[in-house]
Amino acid sequence: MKLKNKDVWALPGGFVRKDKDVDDEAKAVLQERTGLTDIFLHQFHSFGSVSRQDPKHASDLVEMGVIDPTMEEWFKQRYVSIGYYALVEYSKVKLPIPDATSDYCSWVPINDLPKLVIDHESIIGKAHQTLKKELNYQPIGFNLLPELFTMPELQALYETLLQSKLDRRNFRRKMLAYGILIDTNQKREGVGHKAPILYRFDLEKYFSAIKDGFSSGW
Amino acid sequence: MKLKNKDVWALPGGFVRKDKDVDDEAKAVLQERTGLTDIFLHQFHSFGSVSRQDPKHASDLVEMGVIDPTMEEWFKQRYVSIGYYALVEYSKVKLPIPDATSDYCSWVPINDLPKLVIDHESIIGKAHQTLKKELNYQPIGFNLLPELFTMPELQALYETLLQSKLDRRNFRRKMLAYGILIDTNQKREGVGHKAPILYRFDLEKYFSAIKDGFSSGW
DNA sequence: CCAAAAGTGTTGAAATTACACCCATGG
DNA sequence: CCATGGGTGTAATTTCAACACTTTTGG
Repeated sequence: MKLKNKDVWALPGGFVRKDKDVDDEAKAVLQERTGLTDIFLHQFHSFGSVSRQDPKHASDLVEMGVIDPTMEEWFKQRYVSIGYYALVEYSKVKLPIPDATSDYCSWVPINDLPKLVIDHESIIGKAHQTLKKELNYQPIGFNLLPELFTMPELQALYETLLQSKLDRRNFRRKMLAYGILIDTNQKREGVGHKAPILYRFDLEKYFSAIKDGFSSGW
Repeated sequence: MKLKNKDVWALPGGFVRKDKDVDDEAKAVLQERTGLTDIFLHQFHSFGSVSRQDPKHASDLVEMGVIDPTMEEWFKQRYVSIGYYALVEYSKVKLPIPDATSDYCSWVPINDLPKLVIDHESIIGKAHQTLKKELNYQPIGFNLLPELFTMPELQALYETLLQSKLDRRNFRRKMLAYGILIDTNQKREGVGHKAPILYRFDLEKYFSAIKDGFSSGW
């Protein structure tokens, strides 16, 4: 989200109320910004260095009338942020909703990040790194793809997440070996080339794979 | 740590002061309980469910004189715990030091846990699960083993952490392939069988492997 | 010489990589 | 008919799993 009156961006976030689960508060932030529920949301790390404060930001907020002046000192404290990453199908939320501190909110490509407050860039780095590792243990794609999707679409998703190209044939083999895809015997039509097969996730196997994880290593 | 006047145990922990890095506070807890510094300490998850409170515990603390009665309410709040696990060579700290709330402090085998407060058992579970996954990405053993150690000792460490038996020959091959071990051309003597080779870690490679991680998966 | 545990090597299976051809579709 | 991208197969390589015999040492 681009902060008001500043050429600096920030990750969406919020405070954890005393009587709420932290996980639920994360869900709420996601829901407020995107309107989406029931999506993949994963805690990956907490950030609690003393350098995580930007006193200037607090005074800006007062100036903008976003917070009450009596709260300025409180806002100048160091926060501990518990990082969560969500996987959201971009096209489902073209325009995420900004909060009171920001002008607007939009999707930003990970390899072309704007200037970010405090340590938010390193938070994104950690999230991305964690996600890449998790791909070795868990399937991904449900609610990032339409109900029916093609193998190349799934591959494109992986390539986006991993930021690297994968071999078509090997990707297909590996993915099918996971046993979480169902061939619907349908094809995607209207493309200017051979019609690709439409798959859907075998949700039972998909979620049991998320729960148990793919074997790997020791 | 066994809590005073109770047959219930708790993980060591503490509060994060406002002017301290969370990581440093974790280090401090470790240092206070074990006297050790410079050891592997890794944040793995934060726990923030609203059920994480035990009002009874707060009143017990008042009764025991550990905290001031005026603080009782404050202690009844829900805490968010940021979990860290450390890898400590057990023999270096035979008797960890209890804090004011506990009678004594000791090492407990993971498969024979006593009754633990609130969600501490699930915290241990999560830590163990995380550790097992990390073994696929990182070498482990430095400051868990003496400077010189044998392959079977390293294997025993892995088997302890993974809670499973590994094949001697395959373990050796895999470990040597990581390229983080140096054959010192010495043997451990005084054992009633063939003298095992003493290795030490190639620290430069060891730490670069921790930093970059072993390849795995995608 | 014997018990105990360490060192070592091989083989088959499985997974991974690299790579090339044919096929269906829309224009 | 052609451009585009999807489907498929295979061979070479690497990794992994399973497994047994020989060696060294102290007692």
